[in-house]
Order: sequence, then C-alpha cells, then structure tokens
Amino acid sequence: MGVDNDACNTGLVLGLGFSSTPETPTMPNNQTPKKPSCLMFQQQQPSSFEPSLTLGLCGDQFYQVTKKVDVDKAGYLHLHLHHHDQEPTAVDLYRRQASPHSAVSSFSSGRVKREREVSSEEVEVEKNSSRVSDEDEDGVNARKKLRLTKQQSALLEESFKQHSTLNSKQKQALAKQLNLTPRQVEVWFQNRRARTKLKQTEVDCEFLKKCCETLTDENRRLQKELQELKALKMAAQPFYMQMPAATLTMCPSCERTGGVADGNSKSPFSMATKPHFYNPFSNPSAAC
DNA sequence: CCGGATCCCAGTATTACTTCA
DNA sequence: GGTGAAGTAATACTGGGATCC
Repeated sequence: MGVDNDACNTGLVLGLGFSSTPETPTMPNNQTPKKPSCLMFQQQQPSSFEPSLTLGLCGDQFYQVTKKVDVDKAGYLHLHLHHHDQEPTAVDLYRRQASPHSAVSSFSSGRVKREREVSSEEVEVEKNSSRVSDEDEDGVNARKKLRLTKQQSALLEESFKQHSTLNSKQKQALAKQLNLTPRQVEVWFQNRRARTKLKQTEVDCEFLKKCCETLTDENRRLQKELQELKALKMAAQPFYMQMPAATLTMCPSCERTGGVADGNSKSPFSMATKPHFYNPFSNPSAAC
C-alpha cells in the first residue's frame, strides 16, 4: 500500500483491504474436499466481500483473504462392464481414451461420431441437413466434430446446473439418455466447467477493477482529508499554545496522542515541555 | 511403498460457425 | 449475393497430478 511516511508520522495510516465472510464451500453431490486450489474469493456473494479503506493508527492494518477450496471428486466408482459386440462399446471407447499412457490412447473421434450416428436415429435428420458427408467411406478417417443438438445441449445444461461433476453412474445414465458415449459426456462436462471458470475469472477481473477504482478514489479522498486535518492542526497550534492552562480540557490520553512527550520532536508541540501543563494530576487546576 | 486404474484439470488442437470487408 | 480471411465457440485430445485400491 502506498502510504506516505508523512502520514505515518502523524500516527495515522490508511489501509486498503477486503472484508469477507468466510463460508463453507458448496460441494457438488457426493463430493468432498480433496485439494486446495488457487486463492479465490466468493464472487457469488458480493455483499459478503466488500472493499474497505481504513484510517487508523500505524500498525492497525488488517488484511483478510478468503481461501476457497477447490472441490474434486472422491469415492470413485470403478465400473467394469463386459461386452460381446464386435464393435467397441462406449465404455471401451471411454476406457481407451481415458488412459493416455495406453498404446491405443489416440482413438479417432471420427469413430465416436460414427458410432453415435448409427445409434442415434433421432438426431440423424438434423445432422444430415447441416453437415458434409462422412469421409470415412473412402477410407479417410477424418476427425469430424460432433455438434450437439439443441435438445442434447439443453439436457446437458440442465444436468450441469444440478451438479457440475458426474459420477460414473450419472455419466452412464446421461450418456444413454443422450445417445452419446460416456466419454463425450465427460468431455462436455470438462469443457463446460472450464468455460464456467473462465467466465468467472472474467467477472472477478471486472469486479476487482471496479474495487480498485473505488478504493483509489476513497484513498485519494482520505489522503486529502488527512492533509486538511493536519493543516487545521498546524493552524490551530499558536492559538492553542496561547490559551491559559486553566481553560484547557485535556485528558491524560490526549497527552499521549498529542506527540508532545518527546522533547526532541520538531513539531510545534515540542514547545510545550512544561510537565505541569500536560499532567492534570500534578496540576489541580486542569479541567480533567 | 509401488503400480495400475481412474478421475479431473490445464493447455492445446481441430472443426464448425459467424462476421465482415 | 458470393467469397475468403479472421475471429469465436464448441468439441476432442494430451499430459500430468491426485486419489484409491
């Protein structure tokens, strides 16, 4: 924080910080905290996360940071399915794809698409109207990108709203319902989570920009106010010093915060070195 | 403790679609 | 209106870390 020394010499300091209400991270169903992630704050509840600018004594700065724990999935279900088809099942495709260290890790998504087209009569018409012909017929196993139908996207979105991660059973069920492979469902959810995170990051960025602007303005205002108070204090000094001791109403705490105790101070207060003036207990005529 | 299986994430490639000159 | 380049969104893949068994 850019607090100038001059301000500190007065015993006052400007502090920039955030006050937030720590809250328990919400977990998707069947999930437990697994590993900490990056430092974040709860953007979802701006009311509990307000920027603050404080004016106080030196050393009275408070920073409070909320550490959000990223949630991963625990308690994996290891599903072992047996198949008897000549063509690989969706689970086979998924298992091949999900094991990057396997020798067959690079499995063409064109295969996935073809498998889906065979099994999905419902969306065939729509696809045929918007796509070029499949080149697999002439031996070119070109990678073709699946475009989900509106119905499929809607159902996936609906499912994502309920839980941003899926366990194996949910994935299987959803894949079956959508006529997609579990792998496709999984990839969709991964990408969806990534998009959500990206959006949230952008929102956070905008929010922080506004916070920064607000706090900069507030800082400027308080610095100005501080200067004015200091000027006022300086201007009032001669008059203050000319007043008879009997008319002063200074309490013991004022003596300490006034900064007059140190005799080597360069401030005008150093002129007042008479102990009886600042010690009401040694001077019965003092107002305190 | 080690290794395999599985999960998720970050990064990236690829394809489809849109915009605009 | 047709067209191609550029930009963007969507889908898929890869590699690595974490966790469980």
